[in-house]
Amino acid sequence: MDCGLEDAVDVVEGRPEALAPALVALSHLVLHLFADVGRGHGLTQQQAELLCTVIVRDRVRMNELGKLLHLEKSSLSGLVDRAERRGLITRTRDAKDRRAYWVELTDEGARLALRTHSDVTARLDRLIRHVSPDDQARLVGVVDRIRTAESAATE
Amino acid sequence: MDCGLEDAVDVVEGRPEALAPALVALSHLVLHLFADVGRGHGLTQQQAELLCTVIVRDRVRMNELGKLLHLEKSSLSGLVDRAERRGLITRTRDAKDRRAYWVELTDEGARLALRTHSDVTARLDRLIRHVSPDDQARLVGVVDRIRTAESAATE
DNA sequence: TATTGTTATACTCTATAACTATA
DNA sequence: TATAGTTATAGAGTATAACAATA
Repeated sequence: MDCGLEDAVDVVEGRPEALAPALVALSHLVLHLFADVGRGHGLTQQQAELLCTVIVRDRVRMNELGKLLHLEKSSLSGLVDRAERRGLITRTRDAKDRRAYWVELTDEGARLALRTHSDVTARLDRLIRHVSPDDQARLVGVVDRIRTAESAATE
Repeated sequence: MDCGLEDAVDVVEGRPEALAPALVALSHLVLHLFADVGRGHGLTQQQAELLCTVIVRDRVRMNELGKLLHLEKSSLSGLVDRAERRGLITRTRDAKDRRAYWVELTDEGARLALRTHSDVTARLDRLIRHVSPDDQARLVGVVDRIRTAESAATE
C-alpha cells in the first residue's frame, strides 16, 4: 500500500504536506485494490486491465492497445495470447490494412470485464464515501488537469 | 495510461464526473511514471518500490515488507533474493527473534533509491505544477481520508 | 501449535532482438 | 523503407504448497 516515498520526501526535503508523495501512496492503494478484485475473479491485474480497456472501446487494434497499457508489442502479444487461449478475447484481421488486428471480447470476456469493473467501482466508492461532493468534483477537475499535463509531456 | 474504467463508468452508469474512474486513471499514470523512472536506473518497478520502502525505514522485517508491498512471503523472498544478489540490499538475522530477518540497503542500494526517488518527485512535480496551492492542499487532505478509510477496511 | 521465512514448482509478465507480412 | 505484429529467448515477478527453524 505504502511505497515509502511520501516519508522519503519528509526525510529528504521536509515537506510533510507535499502532494506528490500522497499521489504515489494513493496510486498504490488503488492498483492493489484493482489486483485484489481481479484475483477474486481469477484474473491477474494485467488481464483485468486488458479486459477493461477493450470493453469500453468495443474493439481495439493491438497497436493502440500497447500504447494504452504501456507495453512493448511483444509483451502485448503474450498477454493477448493467454487471454485468447482462455476464451476471453478474439483477434480479427483488418480487411483494409491486413497487417493490423482488432482485439474484441468474447461474451465470457465481456461478462468478466463488467463484473470486475463493478467490483472495483464498489470498493472505490466505499473508500470515497466520506469525501464531500464538493471535494469530489474539485478532485476530478484536478485529475483531469494532471492527465492533460501528462499527455502534453508524452507527446 | 488509461485503463478504460473511467469510460466504462460513463457507458454503464452515465456518470461522467465520477471520482472513482478518475482515481483509477490517475493511478495508472503515476505508477507508469514510476516504472519509467525505475527503468531509467536499470530497475524494475517492483525493485524500485522495494528500495524506496526500505530506505525510509532504515531497516524492515521481511514480514512487514510483505504487507507494505502487498506480496506473499514467497514472492517477497524472490524479490529480495534478486536485489541481494545484485548488491542492493542485505539480510540480517534478528538476534532476539531468530526466525526474523531485517532487510537493509547497501550503500549502492541507498544511492540508487535516492536517485530514483528524486526523479519520481521531479516528474510528479512537473505534472502538478499547474494545480493551485489551495487545490493541492485540499487534495492531500482527501488522499489522507481515503487512506484512513482503506486502513479501516483492511483491518 | 503458531510464526517467520525459504524452497520447489508452475505459471504469468516483460523486454530485446530477429523475423514475417503487408503497406 | 516503414509499419503491424509474431516468435524466440531470457529473465523477473507471482502464488500455492510443502518445508525448516524458532517461538
